Amino acid sequence: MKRRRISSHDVAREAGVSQTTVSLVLNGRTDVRISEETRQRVLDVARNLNYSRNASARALVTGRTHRVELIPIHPGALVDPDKYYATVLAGVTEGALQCGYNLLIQSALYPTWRDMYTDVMSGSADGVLLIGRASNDKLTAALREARFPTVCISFQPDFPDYYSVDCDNVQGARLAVEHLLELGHRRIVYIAPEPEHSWGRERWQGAQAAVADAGLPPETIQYAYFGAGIMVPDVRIERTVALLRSGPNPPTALLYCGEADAQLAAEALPEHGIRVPTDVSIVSFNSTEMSERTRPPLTSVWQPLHAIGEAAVKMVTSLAEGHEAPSGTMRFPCRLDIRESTARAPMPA
Amino acid sequence: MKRRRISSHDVAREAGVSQTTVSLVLNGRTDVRISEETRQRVLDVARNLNYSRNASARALVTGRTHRVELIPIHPGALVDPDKYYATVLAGVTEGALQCGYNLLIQSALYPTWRDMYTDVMSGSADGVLLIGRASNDKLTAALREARFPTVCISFQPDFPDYYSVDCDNVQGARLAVEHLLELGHRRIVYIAPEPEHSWGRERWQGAQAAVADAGLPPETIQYAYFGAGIMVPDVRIERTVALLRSGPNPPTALLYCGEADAQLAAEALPEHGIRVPTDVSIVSFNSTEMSERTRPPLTSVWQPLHAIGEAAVKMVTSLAEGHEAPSGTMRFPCRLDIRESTARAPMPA
DNA sequence: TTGTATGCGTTATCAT
DNA sequence: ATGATAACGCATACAA
Repeated sequence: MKRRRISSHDVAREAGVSQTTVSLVLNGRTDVRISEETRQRVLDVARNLNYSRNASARALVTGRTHRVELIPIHPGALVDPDKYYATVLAGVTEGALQCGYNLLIQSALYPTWRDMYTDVMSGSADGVLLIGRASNDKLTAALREARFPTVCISFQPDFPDYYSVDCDNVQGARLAVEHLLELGHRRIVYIAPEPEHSWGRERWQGAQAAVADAGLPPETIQYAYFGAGIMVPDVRIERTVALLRSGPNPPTALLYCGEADAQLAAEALPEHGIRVPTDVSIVSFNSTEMSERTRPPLTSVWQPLHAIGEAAVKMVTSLAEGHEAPSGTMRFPCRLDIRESTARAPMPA
Repeated sequence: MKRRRISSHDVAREAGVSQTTVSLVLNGRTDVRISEETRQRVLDVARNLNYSRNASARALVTGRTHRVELIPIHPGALVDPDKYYATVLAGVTEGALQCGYNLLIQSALYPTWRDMYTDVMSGSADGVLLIGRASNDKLTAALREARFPTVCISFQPDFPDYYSVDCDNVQGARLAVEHLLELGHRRIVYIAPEPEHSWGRERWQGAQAAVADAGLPPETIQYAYFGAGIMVPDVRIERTVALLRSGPNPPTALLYCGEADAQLAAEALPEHGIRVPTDVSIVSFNSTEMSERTRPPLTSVWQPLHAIGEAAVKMVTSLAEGHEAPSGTMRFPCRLDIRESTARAPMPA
């Protein structure tokens, strides 16, 4: 009663040809000549029998699955209410469609990077897309070592020129700082993320460059790190308040690398008597709906996440197919969305 | 220079055991006793060699991939700005994680349902999740015929009791109509989707039931179908306006099965001199952000899409593992989100 | 407790 | 133009 699946042998027998011929016909191989008559017969029989080539067997022998694996930073990240990853996913989906690949979403929670590595190397997919990991990520390093087709999205691992697609963080931060400088701000604070994020370092670099290019002293922008992201919101706000009240000449503008913290600040600072943007201007990164819906709506550095996702799949499938990618790293220009969280710097007291 | 992948034979040789033993150890089989010493040795060698079992080979021989395939109604639906499918995807992701399955997203555009069918049957996944298809869908029928583990999300195919997870459409529509009746509406129009949608029929049934249960005449609610969804918005609005001006006693409430059309109506009717909700009340289905952000915000029937997605994966993996699912169809109760698009019925002229 | 042999369903090589 | 045969890498029945 066990329904064995139809195999190419069944088709071959029914069509009165060898199994090889069936394979040849179904692969539409033009280098081997098959008589039109046999070809049609095989095709007909295959259709009548509802025959479908076994994907695992094909993958085993060809070494290709026509799948790209996507590894989110944590299971579920792709469907977070935060549209960041979802937008990247949209681009990846679009690109996968164009390249003729399917998407395998890794929805597992492995105890160690090694387990994840083993899973990736098992060959369920021809290439892998890593998203938003630390630049010293072990998994990335191992995959590189193994020369497994890999493309990093939204981060640049510590290997110069290793395959990565991201926005142009330097230019993005530049845009933000230039905007603030134009508004007259001369005491800007860059709120840094965890130091292992490549984009955090790149943005800091861009921010400094903008100041330098404007011929202003380096102290115009200062670096602040409030510790790991898990810290409770209240504490973060307290520190921000302290920062904005420090010294004789306190900062007048805050540049955030994300939206959550920026939103938190924009909405909580007024409760501490600090008005946005009257007393302090705030700029965030990403410019998703979140910035748009903050009160007040945040001026934010937008990045083309869709295009980034699309480019990443194309790069990884190209790698998987053996065409060495022309260039290892791709950077997409950002755009500054000016909203209501930035205004002219207040007069010094 | 061709880097052949490490195989279990390599591990076996290095560890001085047979390939069988390697397989036994790595599968952690407890029914076969392996000396603790060999076990450790095999494990160590495997780790040193960075060995990883080939997924395709395993799938070929075991017949299981531990993957669930997701087939959206069109490529990209899962990442539409409309959060409907995205929310289902969130639930599916969550469920897949819990079941230990990965998600294979079918991002292809096949010319015919047959091609899609062939692809599904190729065994890239152990089961398939179909979303939002027509109730007479050919693909669904073929999959059922082939007894391929399949679960339908957000639709019920024309086979009674075939595996399907959806909200309780009858109850949902009931909720909406009861609300309108309480507000004094006695001329309600149900705007129907294409007739091949099971949920359209179920909601119509629920709407009628609510009227009947209230002891009101059947004419209290009337059925309207404006034709295929591709019709240009302007025409749809025109017809709606005509409807709302028809006869001596025109309708005072509109019940939509989706959000796009409801939003369109809510925002366009005022331009035609019909105020919402003063002149006409509008209720939509789904209650995603879209309803929330419409001007005025729409009263809407919410459905637990996350739970639906989660339940669907669990059902399909259960089927794939041979446990006949306890019950073929699951319905989740809806909730009515009352917002500003509904108000007391206007006094008859 | 461990090893030998076989088959899963394909594609690819080499005959014919 | 087509067919036999050998991999691919693994799991498993059976043998030892």
